[in-house]
Amino acid sequence: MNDASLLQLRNAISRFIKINDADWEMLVPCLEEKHQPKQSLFAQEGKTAYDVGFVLQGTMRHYYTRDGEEKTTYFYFEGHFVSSYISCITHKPSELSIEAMTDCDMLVFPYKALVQLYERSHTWERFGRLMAEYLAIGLEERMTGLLMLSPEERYIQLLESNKQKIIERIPQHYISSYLGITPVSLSRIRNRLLKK
Amino acid sequence: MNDASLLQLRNAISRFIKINDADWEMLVPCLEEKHQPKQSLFAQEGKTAYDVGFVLQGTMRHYYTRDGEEKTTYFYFEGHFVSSYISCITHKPSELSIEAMTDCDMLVFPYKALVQLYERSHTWERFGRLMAEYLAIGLEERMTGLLMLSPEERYIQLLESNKQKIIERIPQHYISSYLGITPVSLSRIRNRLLKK
DNA sequence: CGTTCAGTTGACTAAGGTCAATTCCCGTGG
DNA sequence: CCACGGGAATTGACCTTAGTCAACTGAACG
Repeated sequence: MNDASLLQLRNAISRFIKINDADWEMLVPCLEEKHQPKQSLFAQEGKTAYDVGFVLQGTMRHYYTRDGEEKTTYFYFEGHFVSSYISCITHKPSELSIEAMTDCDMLVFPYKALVQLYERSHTWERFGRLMAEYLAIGLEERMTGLLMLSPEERYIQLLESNKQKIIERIPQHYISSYLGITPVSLSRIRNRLLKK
Repeated sequence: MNDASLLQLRNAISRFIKINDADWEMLVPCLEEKHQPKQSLFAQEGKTAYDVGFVLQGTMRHYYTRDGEEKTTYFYFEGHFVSSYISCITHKPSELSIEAMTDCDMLVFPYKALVQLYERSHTWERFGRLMAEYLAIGLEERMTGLLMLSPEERYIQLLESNKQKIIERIPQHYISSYLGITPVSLSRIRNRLLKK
């Protein structure tokens, strides 16, 4: 196992909570390195998800399918955890798919292992709480944006947010989906903004 | 302190996690009964929130204000926890207000007390994790509905959901806000559906 | 009875969706 | 080095639907 990869993961965890070596060593044996080729799926609609991933390098997206159309609702970059979270928690088939948009390097561990950490260690349990809270805060922000802002305002908000990676590295037709509009509309909005 | 109220709270907690008497007794001293008169605010935009509430009886809503317009994005009924969660977690001024839509009976405890429970007890920490996960799952569902469904579809989904209390007890102009549309549009949608 | 406020309805506007044609960009192979 | 192919993005024409503004109805309450 690559030391730099482990360090990268440990750093990401540290952003939520300080963990000591003993706690860290509980996780390490569960980790596996995995290469996720471009366009391959980390999770698939209809299949129950069992794994949690950590992106070392690359870009991923998650999307729902409806009437044969893919709606991309989230992006993941290096340093992010990725998983069909709800499927793992509920043990039900995933309603979303997660795809590698580029070749990705990941660390992967079973969700089950995480649950065991929760049981064995108060620290890990706390990590789980903080992760879920972080997720909830992000979702709340996203949702209020959808309820209160127009598509144009949402795009401007995205431009001015700290999510620069999305603007820089994600093709426009995925961004439009993320904003809840069509690629055509996003193109027009950009055009409108240029003229201002 | 009313025994029935305490039981109601303990039951609500039990839906997330079994807690023993010792854990329960850690919380009880922190609780206060509170009457929240109709139209009074439990949390106010611009003010940092410190308390978590539990609705024993009544209906509450939380809303954001924008251009002088109130946008209601959530409702709370008896048996629900209510709080300007994000404000408590981040210690920043609340961006939303929480109002009693009817006279409400509540149990209230300081968020700080909850944090102390988290520190002192693995079980309470787990409760916190499960709460946050529950919250995240709800928000994710809500968000994908906003991204993928039309207003009309969202209204139908609400009708067919297990959120009957919203349909039965919430005035229509708040429901429209919850769905992300104007009261006028909701009225038209209802009219359209009648004719089908 | 008036007053008030929620809900409905009508006329009109604005903005995003749809469909199709065109342009742009980039990688590939001759 | 250039020609070609394919997908992304833009643009135009037209449609659909929600927003806006205002008038009206109806129920609740004093």
